[in-house]
Amino acid sequence: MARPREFDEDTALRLAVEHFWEHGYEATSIRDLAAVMGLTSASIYNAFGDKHSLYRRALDYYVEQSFGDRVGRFEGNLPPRDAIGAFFREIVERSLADEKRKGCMLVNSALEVAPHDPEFQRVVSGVLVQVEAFFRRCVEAGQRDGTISRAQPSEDMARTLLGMLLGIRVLARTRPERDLLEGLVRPVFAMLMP
Amino acid sequence: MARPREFDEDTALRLAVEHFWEHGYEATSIRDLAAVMGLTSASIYNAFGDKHSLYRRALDYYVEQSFGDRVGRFEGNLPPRDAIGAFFREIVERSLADEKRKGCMLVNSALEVAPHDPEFQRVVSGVLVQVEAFFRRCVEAGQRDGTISRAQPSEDMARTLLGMLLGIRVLARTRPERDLLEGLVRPVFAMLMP
DNA sequence: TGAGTTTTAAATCGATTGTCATAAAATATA
DNA sequence: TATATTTTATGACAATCGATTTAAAACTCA
Repeated sequence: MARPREFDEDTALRLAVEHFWEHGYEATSIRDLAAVMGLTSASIYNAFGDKHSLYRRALDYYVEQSFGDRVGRFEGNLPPRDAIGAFFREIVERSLADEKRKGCMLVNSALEVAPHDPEFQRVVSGVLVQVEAFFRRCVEAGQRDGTISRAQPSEDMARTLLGMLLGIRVLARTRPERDLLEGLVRPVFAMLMP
Repeated sequence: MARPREFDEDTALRLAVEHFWEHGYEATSIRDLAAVMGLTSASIYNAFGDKHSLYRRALDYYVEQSFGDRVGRFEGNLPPRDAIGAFFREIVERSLADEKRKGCMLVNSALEVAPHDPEFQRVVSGVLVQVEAFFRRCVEAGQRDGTISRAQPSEDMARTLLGMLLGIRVLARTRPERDLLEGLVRPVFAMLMP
């Protein structure tokens, strides 16, 4: 009944994520995206709407694949303290392997887009709340079975872990040094010990 | 021998800082700056060079006023652990009072400009090293006089404090909630206790 | 006072921005 | 096969970008 798409929407979106992730929102033009995605601007507008909508789709895609995967993979499959450990170990390794220094697209969005845009404000804030909740579930489980210290309330510990996570993401963007990042998490881990 | 300036370079620069700080590099146009600084673009180019140079001047100005002041004000005048405490207390209060959610211009630069620009890469990295050194001097002094725990090496503690600082700056930009930020620093402070 | 120099104001440069109009191309259904 | 519908390719829209030119204005020093 109609002409079919010549491109795969999912791979096109993945390519858009990659470019937005590396260059941010403002520094990316529709023509950049068209070149990277292998499409004309008309196709982009037809399939994804305007630049703002496409960035939203890209960020959602990134969050779903990045956080959803990590949380789901560790929680339940590992003892609570190990889940937190595995989470941070993966963040550190990923940061050190990040040749292009793209950092974390959520953190990038938190600083570039969210402050001036209520919609992204809400999206970013929501994800951070979820990550905090993940940490808190881990800490509470560990405090119940005695593998995590009860010296601090689980709320505070979860907040500290969230802050630590964001700090690593920022620091790694300009100083991706193993000693620095691994040294940074050691005292936090010591804090968890009962 | 020549026509004098009609504007004060220092106040003009301060106005440029304010705008770059709030909107970042890419989202700020020369015309925006001209309007905010009350100058024509010709005057800007004549006095500060191109946009890149002006941003550099603005960032240097921000760093000098912001970090230089804080470090100098606390270190030496307060016992080591109190210096760290005062530093974080001020960061939290400043973040909560930040109506426009401008965050920290150094952190903003670390994410928007530094990854694609070796010059800013160097500048930002240098400041972070200095802040880390400040924390380390405080921790070592506290460990010497027994007011700070020796459970972790001073290097690691300084790195953790640096990470925490950056984390707060990011978090406050989307979730400037007192409970969150104050709860976040409590376990870190407990960690310092001997 | 007049020569020399710098800062201003105003206009404009080509390039690029996000977005859209038009029309040709390609398919499914009737 | 013809019609209806969507996707493409091409090109252009006004607006804005960073940066510069031109010439008038304002000052100092000889």
